[in-house]
Amino acid sequence: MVRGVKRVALSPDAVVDEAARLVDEEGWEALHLGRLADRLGIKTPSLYKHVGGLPDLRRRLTLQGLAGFRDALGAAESVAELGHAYRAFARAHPGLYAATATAAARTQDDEELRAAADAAVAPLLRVVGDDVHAARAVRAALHGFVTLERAGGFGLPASVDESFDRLLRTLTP
Amino acid sequence: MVRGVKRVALSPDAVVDEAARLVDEEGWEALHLGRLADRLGIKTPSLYKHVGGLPDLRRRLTLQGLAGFRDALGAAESVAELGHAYRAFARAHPGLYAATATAAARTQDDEELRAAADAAVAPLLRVVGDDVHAARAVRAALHGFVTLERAGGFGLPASVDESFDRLLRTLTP
DNA sequence: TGACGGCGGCTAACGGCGTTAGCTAAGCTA
DNA sequence: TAGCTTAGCTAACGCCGTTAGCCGCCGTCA
Repeated sequence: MVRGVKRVALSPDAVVDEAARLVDEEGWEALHLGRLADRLGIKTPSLYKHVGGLPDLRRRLTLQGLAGFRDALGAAESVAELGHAYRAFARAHPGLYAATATAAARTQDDEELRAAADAAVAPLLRVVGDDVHAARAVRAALHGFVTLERAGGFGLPASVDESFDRLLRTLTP
Repeated sequence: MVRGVKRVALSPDAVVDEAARLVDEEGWEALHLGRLADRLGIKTPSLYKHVGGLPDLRRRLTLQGLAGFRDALGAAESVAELGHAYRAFARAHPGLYAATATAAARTQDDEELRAAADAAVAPLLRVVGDDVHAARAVRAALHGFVTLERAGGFGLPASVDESFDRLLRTLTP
């Protein structure tokens, strides 16, 4: 620690938290170890004292995103409420949201990830009365909407908020 | 041409076509120049005699995907027909489908891409009677569904085909 | 027919990335 | 105080995209 202010002791959680800020600010695909190390004031190889590498870091971000999602949706008592909470989370944490979207493929051989994903989906199943097909429809619609919104896919000048309200009304007949 | 069978003359189109097969078989993110060069029986730097590099190649794949999409959806005369055609295309060409999803962010400064994207969306606007909000809802639902399906996001054993039918019925009240 | 020119392949090399090995210094513990 | 653990560092490797520059094949044309 030759130069600069004495930093708060680094830890796996501190590294993951900074990575979460990074992906929320610059996007999921902007997660580079060099970039992250710079923000933490250390060199890239030093990251390996706290996390296992890029795949491990991505997995931790996915877990953090799923936990945030569960917390954000847990109180919803209707499809409309859940929809608004869903979109709000995706807009507040675009990087973590993108991280959660990569979870499904890995729940096969990762029990912790599977449990976190199940917990995140539970509120949705609850508000649709355990109707799997309805849950899939709502989830697909919400995921597609926030993904397209974030990607800039809604080019026309019509209000995106109104489009979202219309979508929610379509989903709750 | 020291070794092997005499190859058909390579061209930009031939390179892009092979790249399209590659991404459809192995995924959009599996597009590496070394991998593509191997499949074409050449070395990586030789690719630059036909395409401008990885960003150019991605752009060409996006254009090809949007054109395929327009062709696949052009004949649809109802939301249900369009939905089935949409899902069929995404399943037949997952790599090109993923390529089209990256288009929106680049339509700002790429007129050709913008035109291709507009043409691909036109059939959707037609079947919903030029209702922008309805078009966004349908597109979001379809995009979300095929994305989650491809990502393995539908873990429960219930029939995905039936879920899709339910979604289409929800979208066409 | 023979010289020429362009085209499409090649090797060599560079910078940026993730990753590993191994050194060192600070700080806690016995 | 002596020693061990810990968390930083530098050096080095392999992979990837990219650029420069060389060379041989092939069609064209005098």
